[in-house]
Amino acid sequence: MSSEPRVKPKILVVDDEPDAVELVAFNLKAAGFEVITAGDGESALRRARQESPDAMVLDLMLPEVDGIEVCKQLRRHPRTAALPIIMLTARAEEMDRVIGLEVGADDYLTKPFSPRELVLRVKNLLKRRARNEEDTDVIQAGDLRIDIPRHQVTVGDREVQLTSTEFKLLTVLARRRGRVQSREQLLRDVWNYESLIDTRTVDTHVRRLREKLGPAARWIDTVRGVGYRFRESL
Amino acid sequence: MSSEPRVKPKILVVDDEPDAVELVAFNLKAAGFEVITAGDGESALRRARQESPDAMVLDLMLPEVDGIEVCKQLRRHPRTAALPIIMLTARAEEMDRVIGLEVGADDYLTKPFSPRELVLRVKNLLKRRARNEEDTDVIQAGDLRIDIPRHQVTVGDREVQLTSTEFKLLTVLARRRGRVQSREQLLRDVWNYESLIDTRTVDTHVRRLREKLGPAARWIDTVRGVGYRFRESL
DNA sequence: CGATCGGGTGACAAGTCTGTGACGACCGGG
DNA sequence: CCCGGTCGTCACAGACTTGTCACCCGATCG
Repeated sequence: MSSEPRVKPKILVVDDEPDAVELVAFNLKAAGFEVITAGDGESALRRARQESPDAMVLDLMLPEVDGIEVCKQLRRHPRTAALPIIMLTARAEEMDRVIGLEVGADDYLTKPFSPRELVLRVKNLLKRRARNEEDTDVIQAGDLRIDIPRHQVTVGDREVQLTSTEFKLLTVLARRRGRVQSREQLLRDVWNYESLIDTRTVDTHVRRLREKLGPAARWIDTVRGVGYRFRESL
Repeated sequence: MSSEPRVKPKILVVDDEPDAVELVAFNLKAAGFEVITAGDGESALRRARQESPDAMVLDLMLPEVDGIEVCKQLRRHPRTAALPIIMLTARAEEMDRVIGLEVGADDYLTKPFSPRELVLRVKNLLKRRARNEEDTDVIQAGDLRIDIPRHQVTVGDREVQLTSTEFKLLTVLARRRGRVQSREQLLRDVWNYESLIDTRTVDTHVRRLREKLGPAARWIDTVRGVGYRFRESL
């Protein structure tokens, strides 16, 4: 992805082992994040409240106030209730409760994990929260830009002329970004109920859409035997 | 884990041999469960309905109303339909039917069994229900991750390309995590009804699945003579 | 120890799915 | 009325999937 975000997302990394913190922090920084750290639960809570990070990587085992407690406390306050949290733990079995309602972490990783995977998870979590693509006016994917109120699509600085069906198909796909949508679903959403239409018609329109999108067509995946998907990233 | 659950889960133990009941009850109590008991099918049904236990350990051989009948009856009523049931039996061969849809037990143990294993199974069953794996969007097992709406499977940070049949097979296995599923049952769930298909076909698909999953294939167990199982843990 | 059974494996032919080009129907504007 | 553009359908080819089979091997059992 070429366009750097204006402001680096700030990630709070919490672990009582300095080496672990260092490893995680290094990789997140390399991926373009701003990183702040904490070594125990108390200071984690303090920093989370004062510096309002965009996401948090939280070790489960901490001296005194452990990760679960930190998580719960954060969830109680409105200001931090929605903070995306990724839990780190040594054993997968511990995590059953963590993910569920009881604690409310958003994701978890078991040690040892690949740094690349951690970075991926953090990115996904941020993307999901920040984008809130379901009801946004403008959807951006690389240099593809979909401006819904203007009914306008651009690839780079080139404007793409789409018919209204093509436009609607594209927006429906993009709004459920990442999720596969069956042809039947697309028919319902794009063609409103008129299910008398052949599902293969969807294919034809996808083809025309891809043709017009040119290089940006790569954002539309075919999932064989299932349907189509607008990619999360390239 | 340090934090004890607020309320002890209540387990109903059913066997016509008092010694067996005693043995099981003792071990479950030692593991922190509350235990209630029954010596025959009739009273088992009564207690299951009146005292709404969290799980049930049920001997297959009972005078008059046997374990299979108890199981079936419980499944018929909405209030007890989801009650996790572990069947006890003398011979493994009997269990093919018990596990399948016909009866609907969740797990089984063949006598003689180690008390420790029984306790493990009970815990797992409860965990599973708490986790609500039956209808979650994302199932995670170690570094294997199954994202159902995205129709996407990753091992660590590597994405695995599965065909739709393979994907469905994997999700069906993973959703009933820990429980053995017979080939017949898998055929029903993955191939919807079309039981005209050879059960050996399941083997082939499991093979292809394992091939693609690489190291994460360890999550899929073969249970000789019965079927396949998605491991609870490695 | 040999026989039997169940499951893993590689190959394969038939079937299924999708991309593609073409076509006729339709519509609104000249 | 003609025309350009859009739309739904179709037939076809190529790629991929999938169910089956024969074979082998290790486990199991007598």
